[in-house]
Amino acid sequence: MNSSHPSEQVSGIGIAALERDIGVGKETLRVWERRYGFPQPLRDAFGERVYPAEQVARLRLVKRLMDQGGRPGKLLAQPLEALSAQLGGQEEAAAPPGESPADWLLPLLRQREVDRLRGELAQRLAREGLERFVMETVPALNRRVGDGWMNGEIEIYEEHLYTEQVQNLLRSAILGLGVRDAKPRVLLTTVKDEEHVLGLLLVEALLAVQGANCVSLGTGTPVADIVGAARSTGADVVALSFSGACPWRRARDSLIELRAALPPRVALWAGGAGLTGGARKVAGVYRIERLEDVSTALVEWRAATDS
Amino acid sequence: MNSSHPSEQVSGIGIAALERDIGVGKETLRVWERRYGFPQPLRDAFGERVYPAEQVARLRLVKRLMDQGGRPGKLLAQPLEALSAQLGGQEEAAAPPGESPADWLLPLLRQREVDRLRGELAQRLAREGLERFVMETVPALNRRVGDGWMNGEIEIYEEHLYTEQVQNLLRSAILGLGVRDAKPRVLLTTVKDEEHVLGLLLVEALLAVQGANCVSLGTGTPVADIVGAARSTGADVVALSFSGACPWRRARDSLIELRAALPPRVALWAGGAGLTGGARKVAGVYRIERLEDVSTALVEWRAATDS
DNA sequence: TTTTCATAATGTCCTGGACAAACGAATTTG
DNA sequence: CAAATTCGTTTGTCCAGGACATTATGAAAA
Repeated sequence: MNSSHPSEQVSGIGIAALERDIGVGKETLRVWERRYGFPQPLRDAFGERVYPAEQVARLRLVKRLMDQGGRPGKLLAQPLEALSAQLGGQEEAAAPPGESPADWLLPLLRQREVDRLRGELAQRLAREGLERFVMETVPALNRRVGDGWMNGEIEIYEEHLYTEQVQNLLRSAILGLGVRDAKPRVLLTTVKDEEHVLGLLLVEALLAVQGANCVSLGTGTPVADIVGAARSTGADVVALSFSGACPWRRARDSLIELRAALPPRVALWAGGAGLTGGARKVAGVYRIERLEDVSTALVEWRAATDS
Repeated sequence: MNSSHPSEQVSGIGIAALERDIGVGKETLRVWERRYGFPQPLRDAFGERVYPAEQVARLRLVKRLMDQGGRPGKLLAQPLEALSAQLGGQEEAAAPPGESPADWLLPLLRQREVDRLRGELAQRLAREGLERFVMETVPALNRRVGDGWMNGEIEIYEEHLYTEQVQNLLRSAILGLGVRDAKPRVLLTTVKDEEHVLGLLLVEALLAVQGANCVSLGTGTPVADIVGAARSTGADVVALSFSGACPWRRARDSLIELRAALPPRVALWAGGAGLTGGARKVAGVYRIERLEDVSTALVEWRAATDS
């Protein structure tokens, strides 16, 4: 399982790592293999599945198309090119072929220009102000990095590097806003096995700008602990972020469970790529579709509690 | 699976919900049942496991004691009362009656005083300066939080809360130092499956204070990617942090592999609780025993490269 | 056009076996 | 005597293939 295995002959990742990477459960992966013949991982010396990079890339495309409503039975039968074509076709519709405003980013990541990356990000934050930086620039950069990674333009560590720099800036900016003892008090976190932190920081920044009293638990908090923390910190709102790697089912179950466990007076807000698409809503949960909705949610909450 | 099942007769939660709640995998839960006879869930009309609240509570205690080093074979055999007793009893044994200088921390964590915690930390940082804050205060607080958790004085989410606040402060302080294009260029990270971030930030702060050019990848970088990042960023030094949760074996293997893969001119520094105890050393790796050694390592590196 | 229902698809759960990795104790080595 | 290694035991994860609840698709009826 560990890539540092002594007798390592085959290159690739194990099934647990694959589950983390693309957000499809181990059991599902095995069933796909049994039913559809793909993926067809190699086996290491102990008979355990090893997924080569090529199959991982193809699965990533499959997952992405599934999130847009595609069905496994069709998608898993198609070769990489066909999948790319589908995705490419949709992307052109969404993002015009003209260069993205975030194109300055990738060269800095690739050319060991960490210092200039830092500077450029800081400068943009200063020029645009926190709110615009968070609402426009960072999401654009995130998309660019995500795409770049899918296309093999950048390595994982370059994504780490980017995340780290943005994180530093955002945390620093949020801290600089200071804390007002204002309403509502919002508890921010992600569920267990959900380690993506940027979405959380974006929401925290927006809330802090608008005077909410934010308390973040960081990533990966089990449901039971979220409930305890909400009670203990006296939260008015619990806000959760779900990345695209989080299977919809798990997100939904977590939300249902959380909604049942939290007192009714505590609002539950949820957003992130893991929830987009479809009529994905859960009773008693405020869906945050886009970052703009954060303000709306805040305004509505304040209006509702004023009365 | 869902608690809102139509023909619900038995009360309790399914295995997926249990996994989310207490953080133990489904497969492990089934194996515990098979081997140790506990938990022994009821079955719903479809033969699926349903865990009553009582067993969930007992499992929660088991998990907690396991996190402190207890072993499943022993813990799963004990009734609820015995488990509670252990959790309460350790409190007196571990923490000697003499008060620690960090005793102000726990009440703030326990009494939903997040804002005062923030303020107190910021104030201390301002008063002591970054270097002393990092070398003395934060390690003392870390120990206090670790002990408090072991004793059951604080919950996991309170530890998250603490980590988050310190992280904000440190990142902000490091960013505030600015970047000088000075030697050496140090690449900081932790290995895959090692998510503890505070140790890394402490080292980064110390290095930054003394004018090194730090590049952090954050936590959880696979060995192969560390090598790529070192080459691509032109690092002179790669610094790794291993928390106490990382088994010595894995730490050692990672270091050996890294040392072999990195060019000889790149120094490799390693520290953290995962390496303490014994003369645990690896050829070609500079061991950082205590935080003071960071300065020493830096001075020695500069002396060696001046010649 | 909208609603309802049969049918096919898909994901999760089940059992029981196997084995690598982690742990703790005993042993060797410096 | 202390540190490192070895060895047996414990423990978590993986595997196979079967079962079935749930969700989506498409046709028929309102």
